[in-house]
Amino acid sequence: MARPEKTAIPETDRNAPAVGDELLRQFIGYNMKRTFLVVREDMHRVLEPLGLKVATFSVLSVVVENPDISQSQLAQALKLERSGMVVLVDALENDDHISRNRVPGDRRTYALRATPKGRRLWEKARTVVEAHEEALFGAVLNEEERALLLNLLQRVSHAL
Amino acid sequence: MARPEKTAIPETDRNAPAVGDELLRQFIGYNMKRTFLVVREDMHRVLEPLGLKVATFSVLSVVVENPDISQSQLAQALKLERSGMVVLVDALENDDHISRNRVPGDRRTYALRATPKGRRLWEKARTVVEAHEEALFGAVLNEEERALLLNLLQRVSHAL
DNA sequence: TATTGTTATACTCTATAACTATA
DNA sequence: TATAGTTATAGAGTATAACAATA
Repeated sequence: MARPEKTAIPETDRNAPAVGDELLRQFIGYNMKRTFLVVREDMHRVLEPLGLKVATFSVLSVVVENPDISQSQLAQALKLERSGMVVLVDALENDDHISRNRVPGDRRTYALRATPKGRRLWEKARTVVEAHEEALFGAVLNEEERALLLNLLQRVSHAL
Repeated sequence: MARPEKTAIPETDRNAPAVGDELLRQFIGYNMKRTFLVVREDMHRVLEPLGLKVATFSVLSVVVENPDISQSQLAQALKLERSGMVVLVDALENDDHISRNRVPGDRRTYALRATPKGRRLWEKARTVVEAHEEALFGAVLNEEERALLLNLLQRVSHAL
C-alpha cells in the first residue's frame, strides 16, 4: 500500500495498465532513436546560449580542425549536401566565427578558416558539450561503459 | 607507389588532403547521429516493401503488444504528440492492420487492436528489421558487442 | 474543468534541381 | 564538360494551438 487512495495521482497513472514498448526495445535502432532525440534536444539547449545550433557547432568543429577547407569538402566530411552548407557557413560568417577567403588558384572555391573569435567560441562550446554528455551519460554509465559506448558507435559509424 | 598516375581518380580524392572530423568523433552524440541516420534510412528501405514506414512499424508494434490501447496512451509510449498519432493510426486502419473499436464506458476513446492481417504483417516486419540490424551491426560487431551496445542504449534511453 | 481525438498550421532539418561563374 | 557555390523549392517528421464531443 505505497499509494494512499486520496493522494492526487496523474490521469495517466490512474488508468494506465503500464503501456509497454518491450517489443521495440529489443531493437538497437529504436533505443538509438529514443536516446538520440533527447541528446539532440539537450545539445540544442546547451549550445543556444552560445549562439550556436547543433549543425553550426559541427561545421565550426570541422573548420577548426581543417583550416582552408572548402564548403564542398565540409559537406563531404559531415555527410550533408553542398546546398545546405551555404546557410550554415553564412550564419558563422555573419557572427564573425569563420571567414570565407578567396583562393589564388581557383576563383570558384572558398578557403574557410575559423577567426580567433570563432576558435575561442569553439573551445567554450567543446566545454559545454562535454559537460552535457557527462550529465546525460554519466548518470547511468561509468567511465568504462561510456568509453565502450563511444567505441562501439565509432566503429559502427565508420563502417557504414 | 600504390596509385599509378594515369589511373582515373575521383576529384575528391585527387585534391582532398583527407578532411577529418576527429574533433567531433570524440563525442558520443555525433557518432550516434551519423549512425542513426544510416540505420533509419535502411529501416525505411526494408519496411517500404511491406507498406510500412518506420513510424507505423513502431505504432503497430506497440498496438500488438498492448491490445485495446488508446491513441493517447500510444502517443505517451512512443513519446510523440497525440495529434501525430491520428495520421499514423489512419494509415494502419486504412490498410486493415489495426482497428479502432469504441469503448463501452467512455465514448471519447478508441481501443486499438491489431487485426489478424496486422499481426501477420508485424511478424514479417520483425523478421526484416532483425535482418536489417544483423546486416548493419553484424558486419562490425560480434554477438557479444551487439548485445552490449543494445544494453548500453537501453539503459541510457530508459534513464532519460 | 479536463480529456480524447481531430484539424490546421508552422517549424526544423535536409534533399533535389536548376542556375552562375568559373575551370 | 565538370566543379563550387548559390538559390528556390519541396519533402519528411514533428510540434503547437484551437476545436468538438464527451467525461
